[in-house]
Amino acid sequence: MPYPPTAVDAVVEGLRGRILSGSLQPGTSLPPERELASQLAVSRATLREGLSILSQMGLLSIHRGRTGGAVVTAPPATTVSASIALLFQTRAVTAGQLCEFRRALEVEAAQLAAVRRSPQELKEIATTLDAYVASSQDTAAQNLHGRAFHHAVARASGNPLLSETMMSLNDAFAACFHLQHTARAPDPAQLIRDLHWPILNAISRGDESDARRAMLTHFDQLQNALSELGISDRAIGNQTEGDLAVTGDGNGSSRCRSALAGRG
Amino acid sequence: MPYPPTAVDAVVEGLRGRILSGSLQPGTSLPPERELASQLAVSRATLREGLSILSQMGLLSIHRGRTGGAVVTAPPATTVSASIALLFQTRAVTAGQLCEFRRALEVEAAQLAAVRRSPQELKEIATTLDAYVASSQDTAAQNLHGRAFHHAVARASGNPLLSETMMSLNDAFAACFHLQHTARAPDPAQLIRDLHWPILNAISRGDESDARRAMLTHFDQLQNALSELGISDRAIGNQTEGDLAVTGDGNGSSRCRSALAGRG
DNA sequence: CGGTCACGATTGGTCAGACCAAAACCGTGT
DNA sequence: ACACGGTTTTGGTCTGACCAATCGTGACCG
Repeated sequence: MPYPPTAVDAVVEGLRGRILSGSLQPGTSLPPERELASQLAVSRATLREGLSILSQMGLLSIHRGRTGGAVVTAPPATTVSASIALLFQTRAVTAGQLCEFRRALEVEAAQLAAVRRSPQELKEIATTLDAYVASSQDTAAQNLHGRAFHHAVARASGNPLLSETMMSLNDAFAACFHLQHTARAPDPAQLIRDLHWPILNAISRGDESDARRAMLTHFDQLQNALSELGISDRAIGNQTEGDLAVTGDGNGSSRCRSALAGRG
Repeated sequence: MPYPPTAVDAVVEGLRGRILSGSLQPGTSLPPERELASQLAVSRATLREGLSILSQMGLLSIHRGRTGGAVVTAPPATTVSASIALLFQTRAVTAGQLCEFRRALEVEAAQLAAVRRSPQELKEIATTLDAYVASSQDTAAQNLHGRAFHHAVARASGNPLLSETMMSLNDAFAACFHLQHTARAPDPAQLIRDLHWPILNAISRGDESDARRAMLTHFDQLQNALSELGISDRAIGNQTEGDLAVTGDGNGSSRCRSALAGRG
């Protein structure tokens, strides 16, 4: 890909390498743009393009003003969910594939949690289920607590890489399906008894294989639901921006859209 | 964060919205930068920053030359694996955790491959094993073909999200432990007979549970090797080799770092 | 003495115009 | 027909300037 090596790529790769290698640790401030551009022997415009990309990757946080500047940051897990959501929206990945990916991670996480969970973590998992039960009416809250349950199980796995990636996937999954298919659960109480409680029970007993089996059952049910809805093989690509606001701001969007519409 | 809405954000959001909404479909070419900048009422530098970001997101493919320009593209799955890789590169992830993550994905991939593999894909898996056998002397080539085997299995799973992410992780894994323990395999032929061949065999027979079990055995062996080497709990340090190649000397690097010390 | 507010310094954000380099087009010459 | 070199289009980079946000500072006043 870098057949014609560009200066901005060099800037990005250079800074990225320094950040990832620990030479530039999170929290440290970069020099002002003019100074850094001079140090790297590139123009400020070129440097800015690179900083923009790094900022978009979540490696830098840039602020204006006197004490502003670029600060090295640890990229949030949201960057993963953002890119997955992007894939989803462009129809490169189907709902079934994403669900499969989730299943691989979550089943493993449940199995690990059965062995490693601390009493505290076990308690947290149980708490999320209580909250789930309490919100039997509100489908939105129900969805939220369902994800909290998965998150608690993931954290109990003791593998942050696993849990953070999982959460990113769940966020992307939830963002893509948002509120449209909320009412697929006939009876939340029964759902918990049949699907969630066995997971908690197995993890509580420290039974690896049962934990795995229980989580597998949960995902079988989820995948069946996707199939019945007919959305398993088709990603929800073209929605309006408002629905897929994964990044959270539709602010500048409308402004620019109107600007684009005027000229066409 | 974007309290002051910036023009480049407006450009990114605007074009992103147009692409995701289907108004700009993959394959369509954007106007030349000068013209598009004029249409959006921004300067070319600002537009270029936006195009850079969109290109980095995988939504645009930019080429130089007379027939060059920005072409709308569907983002490849590699963007997801890249962000996941970025996630674990910036977190303190141990070799054991990474291996666990790989196991979750690869075991699932093997199981899926047993059901979905085409004859062609099966043949490709077998080919990689042949190459593995043929390179019994060269440890580097052996490593390479070992990864090719895993790649082939992953692709046979029929889930690009799964396979792409797996490959990204494998590359990172291999890069991290490249030099240290090349000679941990006593007898490659026996290794293949005990670990790899059962995987191929199970996938060939379409036996899901056997494929899963065989891949699990493979990873158990790998994790045991990591434990014996005592590097299972060691954090993955990223040794990015290529330093900033703009100035041509490492002088600016140290200057920058010393300049950074004063701030923060 | 302490709080408030305006000024100014610092820094990112944007703009304008120019030139360089890559790459495909096209006409010329053999 | 074919190779080749100029032409043209387009992205890549540089320079220098100005705008705007933000915070530090110190004068001013209660």
